[in-house]
Amino acid sequence: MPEPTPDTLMPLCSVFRRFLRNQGLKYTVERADVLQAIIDHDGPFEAEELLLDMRRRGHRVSKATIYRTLRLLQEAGIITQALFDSKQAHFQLIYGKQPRDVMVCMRTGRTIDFHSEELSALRDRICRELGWKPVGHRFQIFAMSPERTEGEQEA
Amino acid sequence: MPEPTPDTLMPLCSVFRRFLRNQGLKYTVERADVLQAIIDHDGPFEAEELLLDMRRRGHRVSKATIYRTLRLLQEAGIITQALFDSKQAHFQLIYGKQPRDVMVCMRTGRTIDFHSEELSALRDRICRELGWKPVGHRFQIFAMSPERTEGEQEA
DNA sequence: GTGCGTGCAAAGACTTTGCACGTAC
DNA sequence: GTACGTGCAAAGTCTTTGCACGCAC
Repeated sequence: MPEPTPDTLMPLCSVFRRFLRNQGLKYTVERADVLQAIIDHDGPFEAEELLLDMRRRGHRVSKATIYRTLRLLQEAGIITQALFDSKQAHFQLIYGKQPRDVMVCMRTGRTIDFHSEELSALRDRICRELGWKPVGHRFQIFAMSPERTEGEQEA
Repeated sequence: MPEPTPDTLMPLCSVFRRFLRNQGLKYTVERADVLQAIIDHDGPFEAEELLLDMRRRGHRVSKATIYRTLRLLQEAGIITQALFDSKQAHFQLIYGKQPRDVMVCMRTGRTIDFHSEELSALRDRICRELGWKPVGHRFQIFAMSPERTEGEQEA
């Protein structure tokens, strides 16, 4: 019963391996390497970054395999798309993680990460009311950072 | 002073035209047509859809112009990317709209839209604490819909 | 009249796919 | 030993860009 609380968390590789077995798929060196690279990479990443990280430590994988593995990891609920922009895919570990919420400035692009327990509580309550079981969430606030709040008043 | 409250809302075309003028850009028929198509299109859309909508009503625009106009409309704060997936860009009107929040089932992909005043209040409070001026937000809940909640307990 | 805008087609960026060989089970 | 996995390169999608002509200001 996967209730990803920090205490009862099983190692990610076990989670992934079990997922693969259930699907009749194989746990290969390449797939293990990709997962390890993700674990070691702190925060959101893109396919290309992962490839470079892996190359750096001498793990040779093709980009095709990375993309294929990323899809599997998503299906396994281990990573999720971060969806910063639609230009390219960004992913991040979610299994067993508290959601990271983000506030982004619409003028400068500056971002601030935060975590709100209150938000998680709200999420859980909304789910409960509808009979759904919460798994995670993404909250992005669009705002204007303090410096200057005009920018539209010059002719 | 654009404070998009439902009452004092000025027509979108005026907002856009003013934005363009401030940037030293021109308000062309094509740009007006794209904006109108967005207004008439209910909910999120992609560039291609917009093109078809416009063709259907006899407005001929090139895809390049649509993309270029969508970027301007984003900069003007009239639309925003919906970020459903990273495969392609989805946009939606935001100017003067209440944010739409969404709950998505991680197994079936089924989604439920909702709107939470409480969430908006939380957003405003977080912004206030940091001295930022809220413009909008996006909240996505990932959950499992009721039907069956196992699916991972075999093996 | 000038500079910005448009359409077209080509280029670009990211991702997926077909195929032959390799490997986990 | 079999079916799935991998790398490579080609193909696919969506988006951006260069250029010559046209239009808003």
